[in-house]
Parts: sequence; C-alpha cells; structure tokens
Amino acid sequence: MGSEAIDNCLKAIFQLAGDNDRATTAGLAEQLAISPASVTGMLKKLSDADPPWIEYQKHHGARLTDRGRARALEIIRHHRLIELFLHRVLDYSWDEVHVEAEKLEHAISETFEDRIAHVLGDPEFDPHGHPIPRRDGTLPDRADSDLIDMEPGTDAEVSRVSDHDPTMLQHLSSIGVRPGVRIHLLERRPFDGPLMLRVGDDQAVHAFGTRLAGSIRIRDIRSAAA
Amino acid sequence: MGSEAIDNCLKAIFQLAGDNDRATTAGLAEQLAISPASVTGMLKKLSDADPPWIEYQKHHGARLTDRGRARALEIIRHHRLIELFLHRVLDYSWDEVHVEAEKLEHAISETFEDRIAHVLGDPEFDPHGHPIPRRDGTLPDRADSDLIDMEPGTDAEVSRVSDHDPTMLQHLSSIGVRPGVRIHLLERRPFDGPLMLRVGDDQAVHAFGTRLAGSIRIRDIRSAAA
DNA sequence: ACCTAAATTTAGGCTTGCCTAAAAATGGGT
DNA sequence: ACCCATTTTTAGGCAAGCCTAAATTTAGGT
Repeated sequence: MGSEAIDNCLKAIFQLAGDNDRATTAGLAEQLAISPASVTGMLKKLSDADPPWIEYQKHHGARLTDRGRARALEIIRHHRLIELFLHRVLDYSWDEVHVEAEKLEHAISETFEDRIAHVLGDPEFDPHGHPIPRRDGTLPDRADSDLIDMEPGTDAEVSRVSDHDPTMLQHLSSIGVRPGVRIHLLERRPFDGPLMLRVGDDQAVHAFGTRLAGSIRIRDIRSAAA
Repeated sequence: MGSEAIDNCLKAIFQLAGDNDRATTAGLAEQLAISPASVTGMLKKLSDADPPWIEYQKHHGARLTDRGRARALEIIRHHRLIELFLHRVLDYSWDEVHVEAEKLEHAISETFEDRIAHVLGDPEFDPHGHPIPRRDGTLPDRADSDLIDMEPGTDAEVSRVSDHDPTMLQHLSSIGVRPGVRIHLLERRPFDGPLMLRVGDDQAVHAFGTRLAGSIRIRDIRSAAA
C-alpha cells in the first residue's frame, strides 16, 4: 500500500495544488516527467483505491482526500527532516541534500522519522527554510512574501529559497543568501529588470534576475536593524 | 546498473559462498525466497551483464567476479554501517537495526556511506560483531570460533551473534549476551544437549540449545580475567 | 453554437522481476 | 552403466509502471 510512484504523485499533487486546489493533468505530467496519458491512468488508480487517495473528476483534475493529504505530508515531512539531518548531522552542503533526500524519503520507517526528529529537536524548518509538516499533519506557519514584491529601499530577512536547482543553491550560497540573512533592496530596474540588493553585511550590490528573485521568499524584519 | 534484485542476489552469493566457493541454485533460491527457476534466470542475467557480475557455469553454481565481489561488499558495508549508525546515533535497539538497514542499504549514496563512516570513526565491526568491509574491499579480521566448539571449563568473549532473528537477539540481549561480554562454559550436556554457561558477572547459569549456541561465535580472552 | 485546448480513451508495446508446471538435460555417486 | 537429485529449459502468466500514436470527448471561452 503506497508504492514510490504513488507517493511521488501525491507529493506532486500537494505541491502543485496545496490543500484545496486541484492539480491538473498537464501540471502533474510536467512535475513527474511522465506523459499526460500516464498521469490519467495514475489518477484513476489513485481514486479507485480503497480508501481513495484522491478525489478525481475527469477533466477537472485531482484533489487530495484526507488520506492522500496525510500521506503527502508524511512524505514531505520525511524529505525535509532528512534534508536537515543530512545538513546538520552528516555535514552535507546546502545543495547536496535534495537529491539524497529524494531517494531516502521513500525508504525510511516511521521509527527512523521519529528518531531523527528527536535528535534534531523537533525542528520546524528545513535548511532551505521550508516548513516541516508535524506528525499531526499541521504545518508550521511563517508569514512571508515574494522577494519580487518587496518595497525598494526596505530591509527584509530571507525566509526560504527553492531547493530544486542545486546550481542555483550553490550560487545563492556563494553570495551569502540563506534563510535568516538580512537583505536590503536598493531598487528594481524597470521592464522586469534585475533587483539590485545588498546581502547581509556585505557592501557589494548584487543583481538578481527575475528567475533567481522568483525562487526566494522573504519576511519583514522583526526589529529595527542595528 | 545494479537494481535491488541484483544487489540482493550478489549479497546472497557472497554470504553463501564467500570469496572462493560457488553458490548453488537451490541455496540461493532459499536465501532469496524465490523459485529455483527464477534463480537460474537471474544467474544468467548476472553473467551476461557487461561487465559480468558473476562467473556462471551451468549446473555448477556461481562465483562472484571481482566486480561482483566489490558490489556485494559495498552492499554489506552499507548494511553494517547503517546498523551501527542506527544503534549509536539514532538509539535503535539491537534487534531493530537489521530490518531498517535492509531497506536503507539500497537507497544510500557513496557520499552518505562516507559521512556516516566518518561520524562513527571508521568502525570495523557492527553492533552484532560482524566485520564491516572497508572501502578498498578488505575485511577486518578477528580470529574467532564457534561457541559450539568451546572447551568446557574455559572462559571466552562473545565475538559476534547472528542478526537474522530479532526474537533471538531480544533473548540474547535479555540475558546480557553481546559482543565483548565474557562467558564461562561449565559443561556441554551429551547428545547435542544444551551448553550450560555463565554470562558476564551474572552468577545465574543459562542453558543454550544448539540453535542458539550455533548462532554465536567467540574468541579467546586476551588476558587472564580478574 | 462553435472552436480549441486539455484531457481521456483505446490499443498496442516495453522492461523488470517474479510465478507456475512440466519436460529435458546433466552430473555425481554407487 | 544407471539412477536420482539438481538444474535448466520451455512455455505461459501476472503486476507495476511507464511509453507511443491516434481517436475521441469535454469544458470553457467567444
């Protein structure tokens, strides 16, 4: 009950559609890198399961059932706990953790999950700033917003960065962008031009193109900076 | 290159035949819990691989090639490092580690292997006393012998115990038998009767049936006991 | 109402990894 | 030389997960 293919599909639905929206066939096909026809077949299987993983209406995509949601969050919890564990205990670098976690998330038991969560002190966020689902299925919340929407002339703190592209992570790492680091936006150049900003205490000004900026979320600084 | 089925088969060949002997079809069928006909098919595949994993002569079983041996030792190294890691870092009990390691051994990367080996201080033996193959393919050696062959009236130290039966491990654990613990053999009852022995500083005498005794290896005590 | 893009169905195929049952080959022991 | 147990072959099957290409349906916008 619950093959790797099923797990990956449930995870993809959650990531594409979140809690309430429906994930489309085309979206899933792209995310999972399989053909749309294969996705349709998989969705049928997931909704025919007893009990069903998803609620599926033809031509209207799929929404997770409570069971599907629970499973998706479990896999995501595995993934993010493993990422943090690799980073903190096994000294993996920021950009190495994702690939390894992708394999391990399907192989570990609930016991393993509990044990690493305990060793890490029941953490709420992974190395990239993503919230780690709790065992009860709730998600730690941290109000954040897109870097793209940041007001020029203001300060903010990096909240999270996308973990899908290791080369992007390497680049961010090399210029000091990590969750918790303070940034100052100088200006946004017109016509979707780059964002000019300073990172941490570094005086250098970095230009962030839209793709890079789009993979970063920020939150308001808690106290006035020194 | 190297599915889980292949890995398990190579590991089984190594465990049944060691370095030089050949593993038989029937033996592998039992070890892997698959039919003899399926084993024959698998052996053909392994020897047809390029480069081949095994040297296979019909009706004469299989012997690992250098490549097959290297792969088998790699999997066993994974397994035993993971067992020790679970025990020492994640606080798994003695009898829990085997099942979890069986799944994880196929999922971890060389990087993961290196990192846990480093965290553990490049250990040579797992929690059951089995040698952990080194990266270069050599095996730590520890001269030991079967408990069955121990001289009555003498002392020895537990060297290793079989890890295949969790209930047996629980039992051994409950009476204090672990690698490194000193035992004293009082007598061997006739006609394959039980071995009567004392464990550690415990004054109680335990009766070990042949199956239990057969799963334990011992080594001579290094210095005269106090 | 109609068009189109998305989704689905149909029909066929592939690989991996296992199964069965029955028949044939083989080799080691006496 | 012969028998028997082991091994192998043959022939067929199954399930999971994917693929393709072409045909069809559907929903949604105009």
